Amino acid sequence: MTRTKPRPLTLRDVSQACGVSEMTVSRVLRNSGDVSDNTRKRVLEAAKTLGYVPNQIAGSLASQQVNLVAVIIPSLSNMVFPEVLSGINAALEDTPLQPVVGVTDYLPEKEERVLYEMLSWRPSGVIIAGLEHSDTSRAMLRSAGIPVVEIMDVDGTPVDAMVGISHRRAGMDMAKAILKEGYRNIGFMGTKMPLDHRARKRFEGLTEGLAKAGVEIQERAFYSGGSALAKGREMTQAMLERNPDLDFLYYSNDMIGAGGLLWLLEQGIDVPGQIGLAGFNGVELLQGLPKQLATMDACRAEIGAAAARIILERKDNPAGAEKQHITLEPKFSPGETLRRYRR
Amino acid sequence: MTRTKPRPLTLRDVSQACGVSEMTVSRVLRNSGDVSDNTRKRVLEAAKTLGYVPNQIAGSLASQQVNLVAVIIPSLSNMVFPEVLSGINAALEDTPLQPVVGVTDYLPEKEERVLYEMLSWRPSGVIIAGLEHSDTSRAMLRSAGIPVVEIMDVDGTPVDAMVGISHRRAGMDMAKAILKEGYRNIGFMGTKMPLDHRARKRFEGLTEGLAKAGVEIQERAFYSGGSALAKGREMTQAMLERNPDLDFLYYSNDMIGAGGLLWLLEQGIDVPGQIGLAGFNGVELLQGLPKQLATMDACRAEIGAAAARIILERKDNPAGAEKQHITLEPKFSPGETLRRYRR
DNA sequence: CTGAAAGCGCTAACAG
DNA sequence: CTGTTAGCGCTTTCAG
Repeated sequence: MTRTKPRPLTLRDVSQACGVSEMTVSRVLRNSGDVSDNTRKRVLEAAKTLGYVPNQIAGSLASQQVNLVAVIIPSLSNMVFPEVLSGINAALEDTPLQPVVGVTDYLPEKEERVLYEMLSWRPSGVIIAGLEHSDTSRAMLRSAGIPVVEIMDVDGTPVDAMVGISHRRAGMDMAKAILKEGYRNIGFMGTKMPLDHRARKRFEGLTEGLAKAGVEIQERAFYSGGSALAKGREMTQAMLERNPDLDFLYYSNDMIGAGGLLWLLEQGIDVPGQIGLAGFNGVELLQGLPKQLATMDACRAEIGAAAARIILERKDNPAGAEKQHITLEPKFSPGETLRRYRR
Repeated sequence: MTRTKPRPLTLRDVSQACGVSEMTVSRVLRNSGDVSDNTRKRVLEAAKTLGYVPNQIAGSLASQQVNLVAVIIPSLSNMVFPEVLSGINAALEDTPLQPVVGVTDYLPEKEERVLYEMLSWRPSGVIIAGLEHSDTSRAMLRSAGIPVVEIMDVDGTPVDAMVGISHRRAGMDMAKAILKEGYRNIGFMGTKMPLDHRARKRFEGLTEGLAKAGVEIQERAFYSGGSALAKGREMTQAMLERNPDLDFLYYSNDMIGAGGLLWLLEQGIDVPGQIGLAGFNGVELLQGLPKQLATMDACRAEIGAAAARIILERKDNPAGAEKQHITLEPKFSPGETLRRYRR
């Protein structure tokens, strides 16, 4: 038995099945223009019984409109970015736009490749994490002629629009909160930072904030890969062995912070009396820890939603709409790991 | 100043810029066919200085080939599915294929919509989570004329190919392990299951495995939404208050298991002496818990990679390649929450 | 309200 | 090795 590759159905097939011109079928399927209820019904029925699925490739080429939004993020294994995605998804839910995700693994060259591939689909907009991009990437973004929203960070100059929080500011605010409670011997733990500009900025903000009060970070340690929770444990133990005088530990993300917290509690160390702790991100996870970790919410879903909205607005009104720069305020939660916190 | 919408560059622009026919430019850009080194160089340079980005929409329409793989998953907020995605991403890394993700929120109607939208891009294949789909969805999958891989589960009949583990079997194996260590009063906690067929199958497997030894689950509780870690705590506490005789708790995922574990340890309850625990999934997170939770690894990345490989193979050899059904073996880790575990 | 013609930007299939 | 000619399946545009 010879099986020919089953050519997918085309408009023409539907057209023939219901005796209506392709053009009219097309109009029905897109709800565009006026069509009599009668023909509409016939077309719809034919399409359904045949199981016709329109060909967006052809449609997009003809209409010069692609209802895709390129979303470019560094990673999927972090929970932070999936949450941003959810925000984007939610905002795009009842619109014709559809997100398409590319992952860069924090590598600028890969970002270039991914961006190039994405742009070759001629999307209606780009949402891309971070403000740091190679010259090539920036050139592509600029000359793409579509709205570009850089997200998650506002410490820098965007190509076009931008939505995020100031990580530098977040670091400084944390410094203030720490100092206010009388902590002075501060240790820092985080990811290897050349990879992660936002973590770096938080660190710089913290350093600067402390410096203003003449305080210096006493210990620091960086990791990459592995289970963040386990790393938090190990690094905390190692750091305290190296320097038992520390009275505060700032973690660049909640996961390692949680690991540290669990270890300290096991050791019977008084948190926040003897040692204070804080993380960053406000991950939902924290709600189940023995003690609520102090943290700062990075507004991930809101950022995604706001970015998506900008793309939508520009689509409706391509000319107007000045470059939008939206700075969100990370919400601080004192939790229970910061000595007698007051607003 | 009047700004005309900057028409993106076309092959023709490059062709004119370097005095070579469009066809040849196209060949250079796709590394297809023979082109003299000389012209190749000229073309490449022109393309680069102009900043030309090919138009895949047009290319795909002309070649009737779309290098996209539709990936349809229920959720992004679970870490399980991002891991599957990573596996797919990795396997597709150095191939022309690119994954495009759609999220269904565990809703069959949304699955239909997402599938329809995906298919309208005429992808080269579909990777879709689960074996349970509406008739409409199944019909679409069958008649799409492209390889379809249903993943994560093998307890059922796939439309085409399938890669996953047997969740029923996983539940039964867990039952065996539990019984072997002498636990008899067993409680179960998990997500509301109409939503999650795989969790349901694990539960059924567990029930069945216990039944064979004349043991019945004594308590069960289901949740939906919220922080899984916090839910694990609350539910564990509530369940033990309801029935203090329980000596084993099986959690349908590691996150709530971790919550339960933390709560039990805080209460000073002897784990696994007084109460044994097990979760499901083998999330990396577990490595940092005070005690390693017994669990079963669901092979998420491997499943993604294997599914992607099936699509790739079919692409090279569309005719041959029988429907592939791959059953992976979930790896059991006894951890430290199951009484004196032996192989 | 409906249809016919032209063409979106690229590539398959031939010819040189 | 390079160029020419026809479309891919749809939508835009313009006529009825």
